[in-house]
Amino acid sequence: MAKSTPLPGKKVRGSETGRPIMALFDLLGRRWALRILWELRAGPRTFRDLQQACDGASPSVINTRLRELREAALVRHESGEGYELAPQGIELSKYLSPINDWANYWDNSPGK
Amino acid sequence: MAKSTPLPGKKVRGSETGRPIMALFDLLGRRWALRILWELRAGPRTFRDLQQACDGASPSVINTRLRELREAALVRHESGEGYELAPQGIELSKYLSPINDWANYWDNSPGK
DNA sequence: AATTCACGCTACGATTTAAATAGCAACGCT
DNA sequence: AGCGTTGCTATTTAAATCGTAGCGTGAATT
Repeated sequence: MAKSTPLPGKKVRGSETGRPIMALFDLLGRRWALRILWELRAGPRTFRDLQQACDGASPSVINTRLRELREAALVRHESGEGYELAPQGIELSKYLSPINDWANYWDNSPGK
Repeated sequence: MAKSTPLPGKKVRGSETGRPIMALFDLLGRRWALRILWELRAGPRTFRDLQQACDGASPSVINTRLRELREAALVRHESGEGYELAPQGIELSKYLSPINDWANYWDNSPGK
């Protein structure tokens, strides 16, 4: 049986409280999750297209992540359109853009 | 030898370009990474304290994540103080607070 | 001076997750 | 009927994480 998708209000790995932020961290702290949200910002993509955008990550992980993100109502699948951000995914993705800006600034400083 | 820490400008898993946001997603998309940043917002914590705050995650992962976060200049270790957010970690953590607010709103809607 | 204690870990076997690759069923188009 | 695209599943192999035990150091206590 597959691991359950972390959702707010549910007990998740590392949180008996089910605080929404813990569920979200659990969900987004899985491989390719953040990347998928990022790649879907610009609009719908087919499964294969998305997989390519994620640099060829294996279809099994992509599929698993998509299932979780769908259960979390962040992503949805419209036949003929492929995968796209659901309204809540769009909301969440808005918080990623400033982080992108910050990351570019970050680029100029770590001990590299 | 351990896996290398994703840093901007370096090629990372799933990104030949080394775009900073990809490095960041790679770094934060590892177990407990987001949580650690979150738990350190309030101030310094000892290793064991932090581990407890992360609901008893194994010391090996916590240590691995801390090493990566330190190499990424997001976290630092001050002897006598324990671990704390470095200036850049503080900057980044500012972007997490609004996400927390959003997550509480998210709580009221997914198909749960 | 010996003991205790907290701290920051490391070691290691067991389990879970992800990677890599192959391939299949359903659909639309010609 | 043949071909291409889509959205996957299956299988094997590799890597990441878990869970528990315990070590070395330094400061405080007895």
